[in-house]
Amino acid sequence: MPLGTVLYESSGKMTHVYFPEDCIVSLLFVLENGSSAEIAVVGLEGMVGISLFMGGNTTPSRAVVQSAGKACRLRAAFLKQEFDLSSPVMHLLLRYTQALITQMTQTAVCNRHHSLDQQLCRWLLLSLDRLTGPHLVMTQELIANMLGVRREGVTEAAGQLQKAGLISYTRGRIKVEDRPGLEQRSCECYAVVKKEYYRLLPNLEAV
Amino acid sequence: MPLGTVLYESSGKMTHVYFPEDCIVSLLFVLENGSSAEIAVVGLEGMVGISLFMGGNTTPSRAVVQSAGKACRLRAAFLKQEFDLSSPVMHLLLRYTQALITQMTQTAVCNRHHSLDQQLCRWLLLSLDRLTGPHLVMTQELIANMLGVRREGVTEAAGQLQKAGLISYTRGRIKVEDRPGLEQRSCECYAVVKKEYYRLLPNLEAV
DNA sequence: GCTCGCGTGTTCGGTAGCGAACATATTGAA
DNA sequence: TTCAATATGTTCGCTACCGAACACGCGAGC
Repeated sequence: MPLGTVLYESSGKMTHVYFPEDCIVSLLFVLENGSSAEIAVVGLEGMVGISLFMGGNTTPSRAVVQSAGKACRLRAAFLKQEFDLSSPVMHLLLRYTQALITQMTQTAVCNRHHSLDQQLCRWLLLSLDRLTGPHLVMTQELIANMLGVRREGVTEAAGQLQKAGLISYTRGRIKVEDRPGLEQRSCECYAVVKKEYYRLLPNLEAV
Repeated sequence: MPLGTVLYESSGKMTHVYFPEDCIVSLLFVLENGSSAEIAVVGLEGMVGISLFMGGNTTPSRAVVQSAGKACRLRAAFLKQEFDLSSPVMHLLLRYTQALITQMTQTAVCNRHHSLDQQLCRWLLLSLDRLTGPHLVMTQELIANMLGVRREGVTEAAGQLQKAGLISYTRGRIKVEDRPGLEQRSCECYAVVKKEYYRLLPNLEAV
């Protein structure tokens, strides 16, 4: 396993899982603009390719050898038969877990590379998807806590969104006026996460 | 489930899992200094408390109701019996997965709140733990890619670490001179992740 | 030995977001 | 109605990091 080997490409086919012995593998997220961020490292303690037994078969991340060395590998099918013993409920739970992981990792990358404006759009959309109406009951202070930024930053970003006619809000109550506009203004992260949820949990289409 | 309800405290005891119906639950990471970041949201599509079936029983994150509404809840024991049907190998894999999730989420928070210096220390330590000697073969350019920052930033941060006598490096080869010093200079994220790995995978103590 | 490429050091202006402080507006309770 | 608590708006200087450009120097290859 020489340095720089790509074990999995983002969303690529996975045929084996890898158990590093004395090498290190990075799990990298690559954005559309080419910038990237490592979200985890795997060494002797772990395994590369968890999505194979989680049931998703692939992940939107890339696995790269960060430090050359040896690793054992195992055919995907072999591991899957272990997984097949589990109940259907387990399968579902694990697939959901993988979707959740995607959301977490995408958040990590988003934290690194995208502007507050974009992140606010992403956050609004993610919240909106989980609600029935266009209203969010949420103060800017709380949003700031969620996004891990200052309240003033949210005030400014929200002010711009309002000026652009995308949302309107009053004291802890936000109404989304132009959802497509928000989607356009948001970073890719929202779409990536949503797509992955649908891929892993097809029943959601009905919702 | 009124707004602001805390379903799980960080590392707290979990007695139930929750299936939101029309509410939204945030998974929040809180740092020592009080600043926080949301790493995922859960709504109708998902479940709060995956670590119960993943086998970890708890996570270092907090779950807060972000939008009031209803949710079903299920006793932890009930879900666990589903999980118990799986093989020991599965149990191990899932526990590892949970540790991995911790690493990912901690990375997300670190991206948000900590300085490049601290992150570089964290990264060096995480890599070091997975190697045998004190040497890393790695250019600053590559490290920058991993951390999602500019190469120049790494140059500067690494220069300071070298000036402080913590590391020394030459053209793609880094030697860690003072590991305790690095640990002290690093943010809490490294310790949190390491602790969680040991908690979930006690066999690692032997390594 | 020489040279070229790659890894590293350094500089510059620019900017996004921080921390703090304060002003205003709205709401709910006295 | 009045007032206090809460939510939002605005400003200031400041810092960390960005983007770009360029200089240096080691070292592997010819």
